[in-house]
Amino acid sequence: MLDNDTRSRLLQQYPMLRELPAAEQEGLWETATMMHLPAGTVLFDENQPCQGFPLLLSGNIRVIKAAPNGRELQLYRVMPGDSCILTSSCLLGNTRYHARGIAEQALELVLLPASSFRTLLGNQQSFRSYVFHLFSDRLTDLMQLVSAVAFQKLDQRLANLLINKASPIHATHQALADELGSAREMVSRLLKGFAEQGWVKLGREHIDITDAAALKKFAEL
Amino acid sequence: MLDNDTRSRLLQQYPMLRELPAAEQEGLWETATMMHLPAGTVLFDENQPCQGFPLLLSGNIRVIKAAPNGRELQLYRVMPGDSCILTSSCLLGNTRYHARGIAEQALELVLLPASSFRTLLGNQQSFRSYVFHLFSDRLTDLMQLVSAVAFQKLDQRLANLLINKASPIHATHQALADELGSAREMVSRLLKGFAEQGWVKLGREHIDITDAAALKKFAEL
DNA sequence: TTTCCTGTGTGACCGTTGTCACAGACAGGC
DNA sequence: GCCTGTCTGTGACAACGGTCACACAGGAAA
Repeated sequence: MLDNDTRSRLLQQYPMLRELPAAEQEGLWETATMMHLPAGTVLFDENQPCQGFPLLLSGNIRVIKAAPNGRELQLYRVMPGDSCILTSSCLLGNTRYHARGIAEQALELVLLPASSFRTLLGNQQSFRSYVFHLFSDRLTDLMQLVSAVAFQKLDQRLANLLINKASPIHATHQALADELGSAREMVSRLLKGFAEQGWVKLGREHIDITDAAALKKFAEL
Repeated sequence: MLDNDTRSRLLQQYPMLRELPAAEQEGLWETATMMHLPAGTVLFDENQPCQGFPLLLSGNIRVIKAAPNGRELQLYRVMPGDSCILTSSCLLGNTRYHARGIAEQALELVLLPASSFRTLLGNQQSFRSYVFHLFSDRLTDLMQLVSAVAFQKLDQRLANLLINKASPIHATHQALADELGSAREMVSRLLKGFAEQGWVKLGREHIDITDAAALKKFAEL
């Protein structure tokens, strides 16, 4: 059962819910539950069954593949308003998760039970089109990712990663390595190279992009 | 306009179309067009807009990412009954293709105009759930692929590829390399290794798997 | 201040993969 | 038969990325 404040925040982040008939909205408020989770929480993991459909209000979720040897690779990030397409996939296909989801910051989320999700999907055109778009976007992301991992060199992928973050970047080299599916030392070395080119300025857990244009050019080479 | 034979073959491959009301079925037969395409036809390519939704009757389509240097990597294969999820993605998101689709064998397909596709999706529960499942499956495939490309060694990926084909395998080393996103020489070398282990027997455009169990064990190591 | 922990810099080294340059081997058509 | 084009085998080599083993820096806690 959601309080009024939560309801209005939900409608703000997920505008397609406004188009629900009043009765259905009430049904949603009844069945959904609000959750607060600390940073670092593992929301789901490989081979787990699916609990329900999360609507993110704040914080974000890293969805990763973990290798047996401890390395990991980020598949994508779920932001508020995005919701987790992987969950949709599980709910629709009645399969289990094929990746791990971790709270990067503390999360506020509303969890929809699977049944509500299915009802919404069946009855509500706007919600359906929202979910279809999510699928479509993720599919595109993943195809880009595959081709980057298969064909691009690490330095280019790193450059790409940097220019897609807001400067100044606050992150450890290890965190960047984990996004790329690589090792910390490689990131350190490559960053040093970028710094020598004058493209970035390095500090502890801190990267300043000083020549975004050059970085971009290098990334798209 | 489809003839009676085509209609019945369509219904056989795509059973969810049977559940359409007779009037809507008639509408489909009117707007759809039958196409015959020779092997090697490029059905779509990166950055092209989307023409319509294909329902495959025979043959199959390789969906690949091509690297600038000529190497390529197979994302997945579309078989009859499968249909092309990438197309759905484009139609739903109004985006352009992000990969290339090539007819591996000669194709017979029925092309649905975008408008019919959207109507079907809006009105027909069974068709919708079919498309959702497609999305779900492809997403899973792609995540597997990403993690294989990022973390697995080529020999394991090759072993995996072999055991997922029916023995005896008819293919050139180059074709296998293209599926893996690698180079022909690598495939030749690795296959030679497999042959020395007694796992396969090699011939021109021909691979016999003689010890599937060992191959499988190696792939899953 | 000293201690401790986390993050970073760095050199050496190795394995895997990709590339180039060939040489055979085989099949099909003439 | 012979030629031709495709497919395969192979050696040498370079590039890239990953791993290990450290040293060192900075900040927070004791």
